[in-house]
Amino acid sequence: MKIDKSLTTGSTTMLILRLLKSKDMYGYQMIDELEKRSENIFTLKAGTLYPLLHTLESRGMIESYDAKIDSVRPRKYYRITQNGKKLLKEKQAEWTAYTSAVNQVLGGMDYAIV
Amino acid sequence: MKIDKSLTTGSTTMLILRLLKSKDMYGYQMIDELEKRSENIFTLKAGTLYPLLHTLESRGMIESYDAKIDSVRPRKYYRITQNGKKLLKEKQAEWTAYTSAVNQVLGGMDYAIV
DNA sequence: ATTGCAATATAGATGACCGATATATGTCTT
DNA sequence: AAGACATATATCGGTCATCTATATTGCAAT
Repeated sequence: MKIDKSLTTGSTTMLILRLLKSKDMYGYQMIDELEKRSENIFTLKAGTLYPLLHTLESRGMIESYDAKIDSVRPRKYYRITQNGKKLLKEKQAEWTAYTSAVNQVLGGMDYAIV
Repeated sequence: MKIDKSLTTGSTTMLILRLLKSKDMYGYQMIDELEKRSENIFTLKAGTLYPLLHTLESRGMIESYDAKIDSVRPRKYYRITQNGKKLLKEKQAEWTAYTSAVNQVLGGMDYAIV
């Protein structure tokens, strides 16, 4: 199924942080991982990801380092910071509140409205 | 809790259609209803709603009629059409797919990755 | 060496939503 | 009955996240 891209607005940052919470990754890898784990729902574009990574880094949410050992190609790995973990928690709380609000509107309206 | 507005992008149309599936409503009423049913998560602005209603009407998803009987103030009621109901179904399917994809990324990543 | 993919990068366009503002009408207060 | 206030609809300019398109570099395979 193709998802209207406007639906996904705003959740990208959260998903990136969540990926990095599991392990350090480089940009291209995040795109692949997201696509795999979401079963092709999220097809994040490079043009979206890299500016986002730079913004997150400048805000101190993630840090980057170059991978020299055993790397095939020059890669820039990213690691989540303490602030990043804090931000992730906030975003997840927002996400939960938001989805349950939507589901409440979608679901509970035809009967027994108080 | 205050929700980052960018998170809500794209779901507004779906929620409006869902409201109208329950009963005919006028603009201002939708704002109130949404706010009530979502427990203040959705505070839809008039500047957002009215252009959206006009777009939906021009696309044949909803129809409007003026309320003359027993109305206190001039009101424009909206009614969902067959096409609108079809669109709502599609949007809801998208919503379900999207949220489960996000939850999958959020939840199932640290253990037992297949 | 040259084609091709991996990987990073940036600029311009798009589209949804908000803030500000406008206007008209009905209600409440004094 | 006058003024303040809430209801109700409407439009415009701006913001922000994301996409499209494009560019560049390094390594691999032929």
